[in-house]
Parts: sequence; structure tokens; C-alpha cells
Amino acid sequence: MTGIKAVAREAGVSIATVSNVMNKRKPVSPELEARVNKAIAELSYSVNPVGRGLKSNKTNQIGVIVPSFSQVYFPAILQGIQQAGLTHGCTVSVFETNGNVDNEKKHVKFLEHSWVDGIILASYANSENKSDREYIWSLAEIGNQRKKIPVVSLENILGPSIDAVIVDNSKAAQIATGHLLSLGHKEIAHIAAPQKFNIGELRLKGYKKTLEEASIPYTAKRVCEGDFSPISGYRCMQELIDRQVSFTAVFAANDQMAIGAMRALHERGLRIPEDVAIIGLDNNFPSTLVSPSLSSVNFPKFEMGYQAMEQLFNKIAAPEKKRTVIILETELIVRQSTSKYGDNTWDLEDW
Amino acid sequence: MTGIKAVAREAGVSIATVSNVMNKRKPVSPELEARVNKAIAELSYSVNPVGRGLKSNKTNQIGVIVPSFSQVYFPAILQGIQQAGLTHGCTVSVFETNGNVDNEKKHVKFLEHSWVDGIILASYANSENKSDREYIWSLAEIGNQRKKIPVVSLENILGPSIDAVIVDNSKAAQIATGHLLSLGHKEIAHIAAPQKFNIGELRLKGYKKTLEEASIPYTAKRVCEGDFSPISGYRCMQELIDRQVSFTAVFAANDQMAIGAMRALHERGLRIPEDVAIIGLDNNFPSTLVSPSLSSVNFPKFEMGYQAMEQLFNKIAAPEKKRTVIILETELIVRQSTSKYGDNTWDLEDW
DNA sequence: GCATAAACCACAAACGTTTGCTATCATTAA
DNA sequence: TTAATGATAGCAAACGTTTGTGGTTTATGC
Repeated sequence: MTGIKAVAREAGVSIATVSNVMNKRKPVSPELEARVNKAIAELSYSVNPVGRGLKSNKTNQIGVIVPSFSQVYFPAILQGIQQAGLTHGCTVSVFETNGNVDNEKKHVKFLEHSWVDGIILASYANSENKSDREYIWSLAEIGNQRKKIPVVSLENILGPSIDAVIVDNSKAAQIATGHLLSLGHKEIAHIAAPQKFNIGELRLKGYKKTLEEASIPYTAKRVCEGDFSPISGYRCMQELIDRQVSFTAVFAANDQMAIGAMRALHERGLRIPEDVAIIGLDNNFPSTLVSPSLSSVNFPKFEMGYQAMEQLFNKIAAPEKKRTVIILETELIVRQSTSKYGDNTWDLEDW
Repeated sequence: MTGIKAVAREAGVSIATVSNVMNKRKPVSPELEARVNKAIAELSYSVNPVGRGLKSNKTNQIGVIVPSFSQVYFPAILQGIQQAGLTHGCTVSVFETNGNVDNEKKHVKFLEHSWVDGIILASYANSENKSDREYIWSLAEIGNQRKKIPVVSLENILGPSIDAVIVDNSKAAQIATGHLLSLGHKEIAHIAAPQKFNIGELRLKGYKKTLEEASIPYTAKRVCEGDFSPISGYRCMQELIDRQVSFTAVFAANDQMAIGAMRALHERGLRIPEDVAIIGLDNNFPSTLVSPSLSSVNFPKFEMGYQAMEQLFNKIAAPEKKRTVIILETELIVRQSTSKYGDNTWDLEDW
């Protein structure tokens, strides 16, 4: 409970002087400075961040909202955020939505009235949905009546006025589909991400576009919509097989579904990649673990988090700055699920 | 920036009355209450937590320090912490140590001077190490000179005065080893966790004890020490094979090393479980993914986090309360790496 | 109709800082 | 010697709350 007052008393100076010694805002004579430092040491004083925060109207804390801690995808993002945060002396409070947009809203509302200087939001909200659009609008105006609180969106363009760092999901899907094409596949199935989410639409769009550019007719029979989870990939794969539509390759909209699909293929006695080649998207670590190892398109997760944090800082420092969107690059990773000669090493850094 | 003052002015009452309306501490006449609520709504006012925090000396924030976000182990713990936190209106700031004790100390020091009401620390510190012991001691006395800040330790008994929630690591190791024994194995190798960490010692101890009770001689030649990572498990397995010491089963001190070991076994042409049975410890989700699926001993990760948070709350509410240690139960999970008839389903909830 | 109690409300201090302003002192230049 | 300058230090207000204390009004009982 030692406060700045106690230090001032101990050192026989005013609290203003103590403050000046600590923050070096104004020069203090060497003698007093020594006395103050001695007092600080003796009382093992450190500044009370709450008092400071009240005065300065800053907390050096930011809130992060992600769909899930356990989906392998997000811890890496968190690490990036954290890392960038540390360099700015900023701590990170985390919230989980479980992919539920209502939870997103709840957490945003909460943070709005909380201590955070800014918010990083990895949202699944789809701007096509009316109620979500309103939510997005309200986001742009967060704290309209009070202090405006900066928001950076991760993985999703939340309307025209909110900063964002994203990857080009459509392009990533094109890379994945294109890889299968380049291997000679013409009949390519797609296990899609939920179309109610933005990234689901984009990934499907990339798949379609690639087919189109290769003059391959698109048929809805080769597409099955999952929900990101392995089990949904598993069921989609079964359904695709049961539909009796021919395909020699599958592009799954994320690695989890791809891994589920692989199990279904195994169970049906189909060999990977000989009978069916398969590629995922986002490159999460289990992809090197399964057998055969899963080809994928890497998303720079750490970098996404890091950039988001940096961008948020800029926004906090200069709130009126023009909105920016950072687009990060993806990268094809060929493993054994699409090529016998693909990479089969572990991504040892990942866990 | 609307503060309580603005509301008071708008409603034509004193700020004390506004405060009383919001916190229902003292009765307020219905008429004034209505006026105040109207003003609050019109100005869309909400209380400034920093101001409140300064006055009440509470922040409703806690800090959590874990070795890693990405090791599958900890997100589950975080979820438990979060869940418990939400029921108390408490937010969670997270920190990552990468298993480095110095980072632990750094983060603890940081949090000590931060806003948090308490700390949950998943520490790898070993109480046998002198410098770590001092660190632990200092932990018990955190903020000795100032406010004492409550600490709950996760997974580790940090000296005799710090609350903790743990699992009995030695017992868990006994369960794992005992399972192999019960399958008729007599020559059981052990891929150990780092002995510089407490849990490493305990798991080895449980292994030894089980052998002893079965009158099976212990030999150091069947033990190889890894560092928790899959690659270390991989290398240990290779080394154990190269040592030319016979064994028909392996107990790995965590699932990650077990999965690494499985790959080494595959590469050497040894069948699992026919030639070598293998069991891990802690039951992380990739264990159901690999082939064959990996037997393990489940650690109740979510529960650990939840209990830790609850305990921290108790500590915050009653700091002088006697120290408690909560011990949670583990459970054997038999999969195909130890028995052809073991469970081979996915743990679909896990991701 | 008066004294008493109860109900309600406002004043102001306090929490721990930062910071604009003023006051003091020593130094220097005129 | 004096006035101007510069370098330091301290005063006090302010940030947005909560809350103890006391004052005013209204209701109650005789």
C-alpha cells in the first residue's frame, strides 16, 4: 500500500518531485534524485497503475476476442499478439466466443465498458447478415457517445471503416485448388466452410474461380458444407462418396475437416493420394502428424497476430488516421496427401 | 467521456445519488431513480472501471502465466479459468513463459506491479533448485512490502504456503505403468520428462514405484530423458532401441513425446502394440489422431483451470484463510497403442 | 399540532497519480 | 548592485468513482 505520498514523506520532498524523478519529465537535482531513489528502494515502491490510468486515461491493456483457444489456429495468433504487446508494455486480456456471433457481441459490449485501450477481434461475423451488419456498424461506432475505442479486425473485413489484417482467403483457396489442378486432377470435390461465415464464402469462391479459369464445369454435387470441425469433414467425405459423384481429389476448407475427411477415406478403403488426393487450408500442426501428412496452404498465424497488435497501436496513437487493411501472404505446402514426394517432416516448431 | 458527473447534472441530482442508483447501496426514491436511469440511458453512461478500481482497490482482473499457448495442454486450462472467471465478472490477462523459469519470474514481477487482483501460475519451477526456491519464497511473499497479491499454483506445489491445484503426477504415472504391467509387460521403458522440473521427477518416481511393487528390477538403461517435445520423444525412442536393451512396452511422460516415439517405432519397423505397446500421459487431443490411437492417462485440464480460478477467488475474498491444495483425479484411457481392442474413436469435443 | 423517527439526499473527502502553474533560489549580465 | 534569466521544487487541481457524515424532508404516533 505504499504510495507516492509515503515515498515523498520518506525522502522529504513533494509528491510532484517523486513523480518527476520516476518519469523524468522535469529535471531534478542529483541530490534529491538520490534521496527519492533511496526512498523508493527502501519502501520498494512501484507506481500504482490504476491511479496512473485514471489520470492518463490509458490502461495499456487490450482485449482480444477469438473463436477458440483450443482450435490450434488461435494460440499461434495469440502468441503473435502477445509478442507485439510485450514490446509496447501492453498486456492482453482474452475472450473466447466458440464461433458464436452473439458471444462476440457480448464480449465486445463488455470490453467497451472495460479498461481496454483497444480491441482485436477475430470475428466470424458475416457482413451479409442483417443483424450482423448492424453489429458491425455499431462496432465502427463503439463508444460513440463516450470515448471511441479502437478496433482491429482479424481475418475478416468488418465493413468499410474498421482496420483489419487478413489473408486473401479466396486466393488461398485458389492456390489449394490450383495445386490439385496442376497435379492433373480434373474432378475436384470441395468440403466447404460454413457459408454463413465470410471466410466460408470466400474459400468456396476461390475454388469456383479456379475451376472456371481452367474451364472445368462447377457442379454443386461435388461440394459439401461442413462446420470447420473434423467430424463434419468426416461426414462430408462420406456423403460425397455416397453421392456417387466421381472425384480424384478433395480440397477441404480447413485442415481439421481435411483430417476428418482422411479418416473417412481410409475407412472406405481409398488410398491417399493414389485414389484420392486431398489438401487442406490453414496448415495447423496436426497436419504433419496424420498419415499421410496433409498438404495445406499455410496461413501466417503468428504474423497475423503480431501485425494486428501493431496496427492497433497505431490506431491508438493516432485515432483519426486513415483506415488500413493489411493483407498477408499464404504459401502452398506440399505433403504426402497430394504427392508421394511431398514433405513428410514434422513441423517441430509448432508444438 | 461521459462521467457520473454529467449524469448527475442531467438528472439534476448529486453524483452520490447516481452512484446509489447504480449500485443499490442506499435506497433512492422511485422518482429520482427514474430520472437517473433516464439520464444514464440518454448519455449511454457506464461506470468507468478505472475510477472505481482506484476507489475500491480492486480490478476484477487476474493474471495467468502458462508455459505455452500452443501446447495443446494449456488452452483447455485457459478455458476452465475463463469460464470460472466469467461467472465472477473477472477478466483474464495471459502470459507465456515457454517453459523458461526466468520468464516466469519476469512475468510475476510484472504482474506484481500491475492491476491484477491475483495470479494463477502454471509453473515448471522445481523446488529442489536453490535459486528457484528463493523465487518461490519470494512468491509467497509477493508484495510483502505492499499489498499482498494472492497466488494459486497450477500443477506444482510451490512450497508450503502457496495454494495449489494439482493432479497427483506420481499416481498418474503409476496408473500408466500399472496398465502396461496388467497387460503382461515386464520390460517397460520410460521416456522421462525433464528431471529439472518437478513433474518430471514425480512421473519417474511413479514409474519406479510401480515396478518396485511388482518386484521388477529398475534399470536406468530403460529410461531416457526427453524435454516434453515430440522430437525428444522420437530421439529417445531411437536411443532406447540402439541401447540394445529389451523392452516390450514404453511409458512416455507425456503424449507429445509418446507420439514422437511412435514415429521412431514405425521407422524401425516395430508394430504398435504387437511388438511394442506404448502409453502417454496427459491425454492431449492429437492422441486420438495418430495411428494407432495413443493410450494415455487423462488430466482434467478444464477442471484444473476452473478450480484454480475458484480457489483464487476464495483467496482474494479471504486472504488470511488457511492454505489449501486441491488434488484432482486422473483416469486411464485405453486406446489402440496398448490394446487392439482399445478405444479408437475421436475425442470430438477437443477440437 | 408537536416531537420523534425514518427516509431520503447531498456534501466532501478519499483513492494514487500527473501536470500546469507559481514560488524560490542561484546565477549571470548589465 | 540590480534586474533578468534559468533551474528546481512544490502547490493544488484534476481524473471518476465510492462512501461516511450530516442535513433536510416526510411520515408517524401521541
